[in-house]
Amino acid sequence: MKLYNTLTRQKEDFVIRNNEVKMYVCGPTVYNYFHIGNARCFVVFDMLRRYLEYIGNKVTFVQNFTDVDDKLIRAAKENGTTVPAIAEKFINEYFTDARGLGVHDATIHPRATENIDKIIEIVESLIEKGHAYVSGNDVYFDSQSDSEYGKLSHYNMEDLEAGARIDVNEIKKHPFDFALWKGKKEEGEISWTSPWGEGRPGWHIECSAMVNRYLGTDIDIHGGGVDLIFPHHENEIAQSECATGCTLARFWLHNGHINVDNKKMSKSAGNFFLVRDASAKYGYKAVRFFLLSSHYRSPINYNDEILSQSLAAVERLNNCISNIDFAAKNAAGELSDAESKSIEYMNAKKVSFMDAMDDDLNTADAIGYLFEMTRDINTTIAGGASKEYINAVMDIYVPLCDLLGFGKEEETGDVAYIEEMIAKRAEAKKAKNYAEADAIREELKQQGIILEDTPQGVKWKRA
RNA sequence: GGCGCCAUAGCCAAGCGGUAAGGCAGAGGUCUGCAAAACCUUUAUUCCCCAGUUCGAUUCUGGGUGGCGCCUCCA
Repeated sequence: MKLYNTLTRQKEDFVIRNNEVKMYVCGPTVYNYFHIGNARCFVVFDMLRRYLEYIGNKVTFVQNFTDVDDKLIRAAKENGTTVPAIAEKFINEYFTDARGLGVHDATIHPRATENIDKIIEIVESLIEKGHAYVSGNDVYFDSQSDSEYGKLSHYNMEDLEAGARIDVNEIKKHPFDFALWKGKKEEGEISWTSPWGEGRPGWHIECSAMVNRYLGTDIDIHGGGVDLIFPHHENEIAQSECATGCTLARFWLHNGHINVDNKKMSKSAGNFFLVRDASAKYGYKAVRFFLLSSHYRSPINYNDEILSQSLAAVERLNNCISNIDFAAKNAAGELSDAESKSIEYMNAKKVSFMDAMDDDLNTADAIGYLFEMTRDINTTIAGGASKEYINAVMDIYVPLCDLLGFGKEEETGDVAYIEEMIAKRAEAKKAKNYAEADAIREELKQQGIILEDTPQGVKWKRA
């Protein structure tokens, strides 16, 4: 498969070694619920991970929680609570929304605060090798000591200086030096003991420490949003590679932003929409569909209309799956000519689907093929289906829906009760008592159960 | 100022040298007690503009115009 590598600025062949993939994605700073923009990163890399597993690889996926930084400290202060308490709460909220979006838990979700020892170890090694220096109570990375600094963002020192938006700070030797360790500033502030006194890690170093501890060096994929390319990922590369002498990651993948009225959604700009709120209105699945309906590197505009379009689209997929389930219950007979043609068609579309995914994860194109299969299946099973055909659909189409996270959940409701009501309604219908039949249908609808009459009997599904 | 990205129907979105996928919305129809779902038909003589290359360009090149991102915490 081909993946766009930010390091080389081109699509490259992603060669998988021993059917194993190690990937690391920068996770959330847990001081708030996450918004749709944050969610794009989680969903996109979850999709990549699922795809890599689908094609037969063992994926070790690490996504961290940044559970100590300035924003957490501020939030704790404002709420009269502690940093660990804030972190704990929003880590739990993260899992509620992420799982709701169908994002599988990472293999490991390490926290920065659990890796202070590793952070200190790397900082010490950088100082020893002449890549970092102590200044006051802080430790800084010496950007001038790294001849490769800038290789990810393709920025060079001159360009950066011309930008003039640099942090002028007399305790740093060079404006592009960045903090590896920050000395404690005030009493009561969260801190750890280090060779440089009480303090806490800088932002960039935690990822270097966690990649190294949980995945080692020369990992396959490192991901995050485009805004992390500089300085965060650039700094990670500098620290890690200067400390270990090894490549940090072979492939650097970056997802595009979500815009609101053509402006980047961000907490600081205040134009953000929480996944919690959007999913309450349209459902998690609509949010996931929206996030995968265009290429992961393109910027996409967020608004209400597009989410309701996404909801309608993903429902079409889900309706097809319930049509399949219903046909499966009554499956009988031999494979028909139409069915065997349909299987042939599905197999061809699956090839196209896989080609699209292999081409730098073209989910928009892949989803198109899914809809083409959807129409074909709906047509084919309209009047019932054979067991063999149902098996083929279960084998080809349903796993592709699941792969992208658009499949249906297992039924957990009170099925006996629903079937009892359906039987009652059938009686009423038989007696042409349509008022009562409609009342029963309405009653179930209030409980989120939708009834549909078909020539093969009554079909029901969750709204 | 530096480094990049983007412009396809009412909306969303693929395609990237051979004559415009798919979804949503709209219109008409089939089926149905009604409804829902599904299916059928229909909705871009054309892909921001102007040149150029080519037998042929939405796709390549140059120039415009418009929009966005990073260079500062940020997914």
